[in-house]
Amino acid sequence: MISQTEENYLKALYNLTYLKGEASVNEISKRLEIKMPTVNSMMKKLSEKGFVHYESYKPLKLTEEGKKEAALIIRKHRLTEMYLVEKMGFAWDEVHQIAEQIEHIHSPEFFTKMDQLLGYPTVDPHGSPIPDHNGVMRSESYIFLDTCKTGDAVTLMAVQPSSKELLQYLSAKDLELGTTLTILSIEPFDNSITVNYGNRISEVLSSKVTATLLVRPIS
Amino acid sequence: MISQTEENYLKALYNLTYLKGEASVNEISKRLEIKMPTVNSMMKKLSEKGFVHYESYKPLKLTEEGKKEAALIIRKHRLTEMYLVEKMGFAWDEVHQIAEQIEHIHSPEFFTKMDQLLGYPTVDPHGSPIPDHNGVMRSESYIFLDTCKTGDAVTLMAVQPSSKELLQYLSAKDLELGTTLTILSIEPFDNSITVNYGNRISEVLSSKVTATLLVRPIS
DNA sequence: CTAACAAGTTAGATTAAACTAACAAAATAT
DNA sequence: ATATTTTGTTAGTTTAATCTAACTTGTTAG
Repeated sequence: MISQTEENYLKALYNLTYLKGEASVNEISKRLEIKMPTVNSMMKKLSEKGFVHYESYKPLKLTEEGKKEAALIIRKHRLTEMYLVEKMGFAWDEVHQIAEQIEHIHSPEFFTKMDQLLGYPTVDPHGSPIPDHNGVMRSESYIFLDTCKTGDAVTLMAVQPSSKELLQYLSAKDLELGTTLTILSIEPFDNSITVNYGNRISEVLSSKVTATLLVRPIS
Repeated sequence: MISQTEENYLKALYNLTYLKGEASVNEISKRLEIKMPTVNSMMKKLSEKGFVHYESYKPLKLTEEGKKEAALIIRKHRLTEMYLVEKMGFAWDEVHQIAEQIEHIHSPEFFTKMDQLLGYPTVDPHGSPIPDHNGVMRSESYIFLDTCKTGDAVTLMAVQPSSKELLQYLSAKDLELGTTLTILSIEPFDNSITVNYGNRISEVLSSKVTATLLVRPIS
């Protein structure tokens, strides 16, 4: 059996690793607001249980089983958000806290019913994909930034493939998962693009960079 | 803050005391399948928190605050059961386990919305009353057995007022909370009634007894 | 290249919620 | 009325999940 607490760690790790394939103890610690030693011992425990690849001083990765478990929790979360908005009339910004709790309910029938009543949705109210009942996340809704056109507004969802250098570059530019970018222009010569986001105006991103950035168009 | 575990103890105590105003450590222990010493220390804790009147070797009672807390949990449980049946298409016998979990969700808005979507129901799918948002249980749906007529089928819901002797009498007759009785006849002379229930055929109950038994007619 | 800083780890303490074993009080039955 | 059984309590242990303090490893800036 897998506790609610363990589920929260798996989910955090899934979301962090989705961006770059691995994550650190420190990142989980910050995200969950739990001190590093606690995270450290939980990672060892989840490693014992076969959900995490843990080696001292190395970055953390989810095992295939860990990915599936996490995706199934995220499935429950997103189905719930969708249900709350579509069937109960909540606003999209009111549903997260409730879904954080309902995602831990143990009842396959309950979520199957939700899924059915919703007509088997593939994305949640924020446009994020809902993993299927095997924990497989359709990633088709994400596209690479270099396939977008001038005027598009998109949200940065993932970086693939990623390298330390690339992530440092993105950090230096204040580009984080969830950042919304507006494409001002595309240079035909080298396919570099000029974008606005946050406080940054007219930042230029090379095609080497834009070819790694997975984004979701804002509907 | 009140933990999920504490909520379960309060609910158990509420349900047990609803029948007779007080309950024992042993009864809670059996109902929750938790050993007596654990129950004992939890009762002391809940007493510290002001939810339970605890005195060594004395029966347990809920304080007014404890009653309110418990009733509000039961409200969430019953609203949920109603919602699952009415809005999601579950059968009445599939909803208990799910409601046991959802009753612990912390989100007033969630339950307010349910209540609203259901049109402010006053009873759950099993006919049990739903306490209002102040934790007040309408008991109008329960009537005394001596006000019923021949042929009625009713469920025993509570005993009021109760005494040790009465409860022992009821136990000896296998009459428990939840027992369904069918009224065969009523003796005009002394108002004693003859009933069937469980394996018991033609048991006679005096008016002194029937005037204390709160029952719910089976719709 | 090394000093300083950041990140990761180990050890040990704390709290909540469970348990068993042993003892005390109350209820019951002979 | 006393012995037996049931119920309640106390004391001490366990496990999960957190923490702080102290130490180690790895990274980064002069």
